[in-house]
Amino acid sequence: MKIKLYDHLNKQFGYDMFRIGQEEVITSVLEGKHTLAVLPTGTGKSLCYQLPGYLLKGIVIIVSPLLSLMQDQVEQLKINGEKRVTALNSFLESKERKQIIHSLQNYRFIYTSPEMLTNNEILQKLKQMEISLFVVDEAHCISQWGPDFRPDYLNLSMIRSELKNPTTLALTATATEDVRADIIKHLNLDNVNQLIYSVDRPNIALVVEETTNYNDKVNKLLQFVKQLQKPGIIYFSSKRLTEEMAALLRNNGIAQTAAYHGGMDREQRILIQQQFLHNQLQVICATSAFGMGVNKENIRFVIHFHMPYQLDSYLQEIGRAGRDGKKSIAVLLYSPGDEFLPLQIFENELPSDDQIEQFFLLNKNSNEESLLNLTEIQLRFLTYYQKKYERSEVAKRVKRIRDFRIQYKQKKLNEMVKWVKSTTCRREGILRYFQEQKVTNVKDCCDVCGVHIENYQTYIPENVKGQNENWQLLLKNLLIRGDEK
DNA sequence: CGCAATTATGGTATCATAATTGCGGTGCTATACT
Repeated sequence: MKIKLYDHLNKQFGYDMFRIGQEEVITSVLEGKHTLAVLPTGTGKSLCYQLPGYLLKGIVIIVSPLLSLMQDQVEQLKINGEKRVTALNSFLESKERKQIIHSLQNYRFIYTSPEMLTNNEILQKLKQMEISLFVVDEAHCISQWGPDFRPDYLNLSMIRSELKNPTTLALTATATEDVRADIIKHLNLDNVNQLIYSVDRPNIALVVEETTNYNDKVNKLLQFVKQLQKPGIIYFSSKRLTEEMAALLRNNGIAQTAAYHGGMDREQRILIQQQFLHNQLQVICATSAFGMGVNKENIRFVIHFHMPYQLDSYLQEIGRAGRDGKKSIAVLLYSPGDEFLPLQIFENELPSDDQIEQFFLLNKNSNEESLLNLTEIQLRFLTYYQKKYERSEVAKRVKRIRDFRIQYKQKKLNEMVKWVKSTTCRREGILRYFQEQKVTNVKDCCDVCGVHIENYQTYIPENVKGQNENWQLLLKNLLIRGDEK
């Protein structure tokens, strides 16, 4: 068996050796065990189902959160000479789609979304196929997005049982015990083989930098970006700020800078990501929309202008640095009150008591929904639970689910803030959160243990101080220009 | 929450200030219609 594995590794993928965890995951899957694998970023998770795909009889279904990820993976497999691969999603024209659905048995790998699988026509068709492996890529999305943002993620257990409980592999780079329990629950798996590897990335120094106010933060950001080795990513919680700050950086001599967020055209987003991957851009100012599936080895820094609402996301985002194993740095800029932005966002995203009550009083066939001024997310949240609980007291139950969800996010945010404000080793703090112990003694560990910042800087020939003085002027000009619009 | 933008107010000009409102993140799919 072992020899066969290495044979295939070499023949299909051209590698001589497995990376950490890969062999264990593949063996587990081939033995028909449901497997939950937490493998650190950059260890080649896709191989964990692609190789078994060649050894098993039947179709491999891969549930992926993003269309762009599916397209990338399909392309990658095609480059490797695999023709029996497709992405079943809304990119397909209806003709194409019909054709593919009609000939599903001809494929070995089918990438798709939870939303597509919820479509009854597609599910019925898949039921007739022999499915050798059901893969959920980026499985933390079940827990992170399922309960509100993308409820179809919660349908996966129903889908799995419709497909007669195929061997399932859930893959992610970060998952605490709670999140793992959530994944297992929503996939309805029993006897799960959990293969958990350390989430620690010793080559990434962890720095939290306190700032006194907004201007001070902008100032510090500018200093860091000027001095740190590039390429790098800066995360913001606002689309508007990604664009404003990208302009500010460009005006300050960091020419190869661009913004990236979910409000941009799809084409524009792809262009920017490609330019970054090919070193035509040095700095990306982004919202959390940027990152999943960005396989760039040499990212040297990740700065957070705003912190995310949970350490899970923080680790995902900083984990994009230093995949080549070389020294990299994560800097989180904090100013007092920063935690109120995420708090506000998730306290308002779900429907209010009034909205819930009124929604369930509506006549389902009328179009009165529009009168409630619901956002798309609120409407989907309500519709999902309307279908799920078709009986009395729905409103009460939905309110309880909403409250529970808000409380959960508040708890997550509190843990994040506690970490930011703590005065003990940052690495230890993160690892404790992931139920791990710090084992290695890391040089340049964190701001608490001490970091030699010069290890992460580029040599700057000009007088930096002189340049720093006119940023305020530039910012002022920028803001004035903004006012005139 | 905290800040910016918009609207309301007062008293009766064409404005200064107060009060209110809005904004702030992640993506799938389906369908109608220029």
